Amino acid sequence: MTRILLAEDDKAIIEALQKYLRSEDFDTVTAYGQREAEQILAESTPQICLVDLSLENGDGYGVCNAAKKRNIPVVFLTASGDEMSVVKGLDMGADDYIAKPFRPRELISRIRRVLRQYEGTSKNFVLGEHVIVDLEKGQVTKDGKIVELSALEYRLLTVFINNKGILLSRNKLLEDIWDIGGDFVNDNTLTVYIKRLREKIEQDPQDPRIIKTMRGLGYRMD
Amino acid sequence: MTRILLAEDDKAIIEALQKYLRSEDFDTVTAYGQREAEQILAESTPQICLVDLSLENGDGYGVCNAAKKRNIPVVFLTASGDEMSVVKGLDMGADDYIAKPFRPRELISRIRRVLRQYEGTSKNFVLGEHVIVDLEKGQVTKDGKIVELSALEYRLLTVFINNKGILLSRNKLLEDIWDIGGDFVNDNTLTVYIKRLREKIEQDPQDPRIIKTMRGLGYRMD
DNA sequence: TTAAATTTTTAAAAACTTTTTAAAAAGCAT
DNA sequence: ATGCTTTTTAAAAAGTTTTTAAAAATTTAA
Repeated sequence: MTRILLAEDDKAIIEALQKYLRSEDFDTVTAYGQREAEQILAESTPQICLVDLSLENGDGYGVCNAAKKRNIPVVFLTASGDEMSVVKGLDMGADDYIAKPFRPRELISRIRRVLRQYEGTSKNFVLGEHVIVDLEKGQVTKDGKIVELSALEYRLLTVFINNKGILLSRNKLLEDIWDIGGDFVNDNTLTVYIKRLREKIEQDPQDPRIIKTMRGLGYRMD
Repeated sequence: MTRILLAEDDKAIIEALQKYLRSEDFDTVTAYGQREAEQILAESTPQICLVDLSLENGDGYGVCNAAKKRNIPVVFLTASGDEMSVVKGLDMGADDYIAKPFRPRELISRIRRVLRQYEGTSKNFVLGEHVIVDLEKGQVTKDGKIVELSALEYRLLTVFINNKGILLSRNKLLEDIWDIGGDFVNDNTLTVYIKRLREKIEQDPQDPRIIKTMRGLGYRMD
């Protein structure tokens, strides 16, 4: 599910927006202040930010900067007629803006357009709606929360990501991850790691949607 | 039978198209919204998509992206005169477009042309109109639905695919699949697997069209 | 047309793979 | 060195697949 950071100090607007965005199948995280917003950017990997200019303890420009550093697109929410701040926002690299009061449909379509522009731009991989893997940061989040993976768990995950949709035999995986010229580790090690990884990234590890078992053939990430 | 994904939010158009495409021996799967369309792409392996720009919960560009990632060709349906979206669509890798209202004959000929271009491009094998084998994914679909094959069933199928049109004696098959230097399994094992495979992939297992029995000689895939 | 040969079908036992749990070994930072 | 985490191994449990055997059906040839 696409996660949107909503940085806005007006509670009424937040609530209205949240409700509408949810109905359109977006997930929202909210922040009233700049510090809060930047913290969320650092930890929760939203795919796009909607940023009001006026925020508690700071303003939207700071948030915009923080987002652009992470290659996360920004749409400004501005008071209508406020030409100056629009210009400044776009200069800072904001991707779009929309003047309040805005029509929900228009907002959604702008969000979608911007998301499309960014598709493929980042090194973030989205797995099955809930998990985001940021290869640059080496960080994995599930529903916006950081998932701690060990080095091997992460390695295994990246091998799958680099072979998305492709059947990988157990041997291929063992070679890719443990290859030390011929003598492998116990074949079961792989199995245990598959289990651990699923435990951490699958919504329901009993019914894995991200890493599928192809009995007798291997595993495949979808 | 060639399966076409029809992503279009106008019910009247869908119905008309569906009827016409069927009369031309295409199989259709339909989606009104972007999400629906992308799900179908993921699960149902259509050979080509006809995509309208305006879709529920999203638009045609997203669908186009998803299709291109899977090496599935896309033909856009656009309002006539809408130059901009045509350009954008083709930029995104769409293979062709046709402006509404379109003449059925023209649409069909464009579909056929695009399909011809893609012939041989993918690693998918189409067996007897209904079954698609994706060797990369290790996945087999029948009428768009995933067929679960065991490892040996899959192995047997791939041996036939790699020897399409060639007579394979029972012994050759046993060697290829069960070869463990000389001592084979019970000769009947093969027979049982032929039956299982037919049960899963043939339209009518009693009258097999994909794997033919050449009595006294062996089997042959056509 | 009937017997013989071959293939198909069914069902159940045997074998195997994957999953799960748990604990030992190795590695790392303080 | 000590305490912590990660990696590896082992072995039982669960779930499927593979194999076998034998009966039924079909085809071929005398």
